[in-house]
Amino acid sequence: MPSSRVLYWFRTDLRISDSPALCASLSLGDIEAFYPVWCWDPSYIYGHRVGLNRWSFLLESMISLSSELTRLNREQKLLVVRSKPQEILPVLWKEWGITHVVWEKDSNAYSKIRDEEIIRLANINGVQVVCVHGRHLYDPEKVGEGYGNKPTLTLHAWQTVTSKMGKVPKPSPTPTTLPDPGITTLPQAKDKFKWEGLDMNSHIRTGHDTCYDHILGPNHDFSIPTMSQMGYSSSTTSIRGGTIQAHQCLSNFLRDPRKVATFSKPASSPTSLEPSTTLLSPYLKFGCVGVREVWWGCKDVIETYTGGGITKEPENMFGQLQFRDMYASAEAATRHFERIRGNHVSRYIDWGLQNQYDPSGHEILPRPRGDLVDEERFEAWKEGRTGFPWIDACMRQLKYEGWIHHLARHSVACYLTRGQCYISWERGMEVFDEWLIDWDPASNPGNWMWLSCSAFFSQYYRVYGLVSWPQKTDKTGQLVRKYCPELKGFPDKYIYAPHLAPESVQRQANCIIGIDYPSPSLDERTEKDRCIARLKNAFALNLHGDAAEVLDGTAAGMFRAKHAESGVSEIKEMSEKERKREEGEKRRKRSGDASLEGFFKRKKVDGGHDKGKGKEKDEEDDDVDRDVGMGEIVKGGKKKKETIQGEA
DNA sequence: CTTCTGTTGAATAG
DNA sequence: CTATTCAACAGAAG
Repeated sequence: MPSSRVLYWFRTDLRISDSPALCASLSLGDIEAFYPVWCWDPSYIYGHRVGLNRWSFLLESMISLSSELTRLNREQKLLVVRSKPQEILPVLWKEWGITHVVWEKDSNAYSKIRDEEIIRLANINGVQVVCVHGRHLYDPEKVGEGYGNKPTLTLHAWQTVTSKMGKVPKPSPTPTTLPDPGITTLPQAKDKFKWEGLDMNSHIRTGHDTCYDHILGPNHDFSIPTMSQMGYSSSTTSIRGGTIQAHQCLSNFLRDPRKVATFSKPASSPTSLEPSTTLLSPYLKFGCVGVREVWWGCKDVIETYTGGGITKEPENMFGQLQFRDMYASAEAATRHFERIRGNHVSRYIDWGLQNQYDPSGHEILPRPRGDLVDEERFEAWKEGRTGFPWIDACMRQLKYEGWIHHLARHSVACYLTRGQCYISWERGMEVFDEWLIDWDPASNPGNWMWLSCSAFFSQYYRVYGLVSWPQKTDKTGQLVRKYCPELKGFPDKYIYAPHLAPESVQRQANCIIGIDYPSPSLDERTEKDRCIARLKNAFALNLHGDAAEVLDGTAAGMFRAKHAESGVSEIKEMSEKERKREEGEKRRKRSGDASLEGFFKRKKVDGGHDKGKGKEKDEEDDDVDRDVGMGEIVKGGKKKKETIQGEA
């Protein structure tokens, strides 16, 4: 048997545990030299907007992986080369006499194109490619094949296909040794790589990027880049990368069998200061932990649980992992999954601030300024200054921590798209791409399509309340008080709607709305009504991203006509007084008794009810305040704002 | 064709 | 705390 010289290319799998690809590479037999390589690819470094938190998480995970490799063999470490894989890998193959190149399969569109090129180059160079699936429960491409090459648009569809593909494999064994590396000199390598394209991260760079000064790093030793070498200041997140942290995180969760057995995602709280979920997603994203370790870890622990309340798919832990797979399978089977145009899966809706394309319809152009109202709403959303504390707190937490609860993502995504702002999910997706540590090329577009009712989900009349919804899990507004500290003096009653607080309350809170914290950038109810009406029209037109009308540009006109016909633009802002009256009428109508007697009867029941469950005496007063004073608060608030501004 | 289901809405009745 | 209504969607199953 001829000996082999193996180059293991790390990309999506910064771990040595549960790695089918790594196991495959080590079983090649008679390994003369083993090279664990990371390509510091400038098209990723410069071509994607990535925030500081994800950069630091990546670097920490690389350091962690490298020390794991060293633990297995003192001569080993992660070899970082600063160049495009398409250019440097053939050089490494030649210089190091590589016979096999091995990597974990990545089915997402961007990686697929790159990897096909590497496979082509390997064939030319006589290097054998070993590409092993291991990132998901089931190979997304195989799932697609099992579903007629269609995307899995429901979890049920995914489950049906995979039920015929056997059980989820057990985690692959963690290697206990590694072969030695061979010589690592590179006489032929260029000294310096020059990036010619646009640097999409210049806005967060405070210094010069020196990473590419030498292909092997500043000391010519394949070192892992640092934040300062990239010209970045340090990150703000408290989430630390690495396989050690990943496994600590997993075993923390598995320590409590009851927690694992009764885990229910929809029931977890998006408002709590400490994450109410496992926080495993960043580690899964970078492959610091294997998905089968999580799957079987949970399975095994649940075996030991004897109590009740065991949750099932889809809301349990297994359902969460299955959704991740479902999105990956859908992405692998869909062209242009990450955008609207050309995407068969995504419903076409005439959102504001959509992607712009060159005449050929392929290249996304730098976005020109759109409608000014849309632009302002988008910027306010991104910067956490919408005037709705719940949205602002979430967006500020997202930027600061690189993570927010899954349901908080729902809430801010709904607000930006179909809930209030009517702005393209492409814009929101980009912001998540930049700021989320756990950003995933399938889950994120998938979830944005879900929340915007573009695919996977369609009940557009279910809109998350900006005040009522966070109140369900936290009446006290902890998260708002932490991330919008200017509001922390407000009483619970107004914490999610400080613009409704009387001037005296605002003064006491030391925060004047419109000065110290923005007034709401829109009317929640009016925009919600308008959005629902427009979504209704969009569903009636039933166009998708790959429709001829979308590609030839006639879709916009169809929407304009439809909106005009249905009177969408007629929806006007209703004053609080009118709204109250309307609600009262509705209530009477529903009770089937339009008389005053019926009205009073109902009121009495309401009052008694409140007394029954009310634990605080304030609560009753609150209701009285609302009934009597809301209209005045709003109107007065607007007027008084002027007075205050005049004074200030 | 009809019926059922769909991880995670809000408001209200009991 | 749980069930129902609100006004009504797509996709899959039958």
